[in-house]
Amino acid sequence: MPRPGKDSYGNEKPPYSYISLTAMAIQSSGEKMLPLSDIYKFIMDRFPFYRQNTQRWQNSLRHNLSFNDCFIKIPRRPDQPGKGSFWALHPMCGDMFENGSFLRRRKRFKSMLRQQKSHAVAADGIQVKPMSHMDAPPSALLHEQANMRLSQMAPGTHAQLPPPHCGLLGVPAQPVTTKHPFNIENIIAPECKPASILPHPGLAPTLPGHCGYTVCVTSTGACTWPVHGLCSTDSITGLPSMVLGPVAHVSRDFISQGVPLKTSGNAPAIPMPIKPSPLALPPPAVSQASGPVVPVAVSLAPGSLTPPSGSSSPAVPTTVAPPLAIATR
DNA sequence: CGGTGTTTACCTTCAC
DNA sequence: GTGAAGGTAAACACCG
Repeated sequence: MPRPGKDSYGNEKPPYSYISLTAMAIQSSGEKMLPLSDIYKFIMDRFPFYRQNTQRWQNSLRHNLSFNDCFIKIPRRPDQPGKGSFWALHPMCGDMFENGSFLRRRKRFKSMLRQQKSHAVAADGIQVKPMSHMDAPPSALLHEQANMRLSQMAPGTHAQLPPPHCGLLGVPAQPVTTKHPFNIENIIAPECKPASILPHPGLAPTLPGHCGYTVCVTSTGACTWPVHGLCSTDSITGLPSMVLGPVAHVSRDFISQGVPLKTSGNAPAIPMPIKPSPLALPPPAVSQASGPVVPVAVSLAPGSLTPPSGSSSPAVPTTVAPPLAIATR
């Protein structure tokens, strides 16, 4: 099975799809995200074939980035001016390739939003879709990642975030474990990766003292991170809103306004909204009309990561964070 | 103005 | 045969 990253194709076209090539490029970066120009560069560096007809394949690649939900767009940090956004892999796309191979995906990755849209909900109710790994709610996966981060930060402890109490259409969130080289753990776990959600309209901004800032993946895929964890029902669509759990390592480094408390050499770009969105911004007050909300967000004060050992209780205090709603395209 | 991002359309290949 | 996945072209909008 050919492995990615081997420059062994000379001028022949490598057997990888643009999605695979892009995923390789993103995966190869320390921050697990790259601007478009760097993705181009990576591909041209590794595969001489792509040093020609650049306009053709770059157009295709851009098409793939926009078209495929497995890629998410992350706005540049204010202090990183430049053209275009960063591109990262969607948290749920880790199990996308058969046996970890980049050659062909097992199936096209679709965000749950798009799935919800495409699987039009019948007038009389809810379509219950069997959930595979790829279908598992992002909250479950991010919860898993958050716990991984917690255990990395507090080795030897049993740091655990409270489980996300939400799942798609009432299906409980379940932990996801994948072993493929190109899986979510390998690719994204060290970082916080958001999913497609939008701030819920009409809700309060991040609570004072809350650990993170809010992930906001717009309808075009732009996002901020890290995430808060909530689950509610979208007041407009009536669909379940997936809101994600925070990732601990970021929460220690950033304050609620999304400003880094400290920076390290490999700190990820801080995603900020490309432009203020009426949805993204602080809003009047917490709405009670948006359905049940199950808070799984975590407030992490620096140094507060010492969980009671052997306890199943949350390692960190939970707070109610503003509910967010999944964006639909 | 050029790079980036989105969308649509059409085609081919492949798996079921 | 059918549908999904992937590739290509093209038009258009946005933005630095």
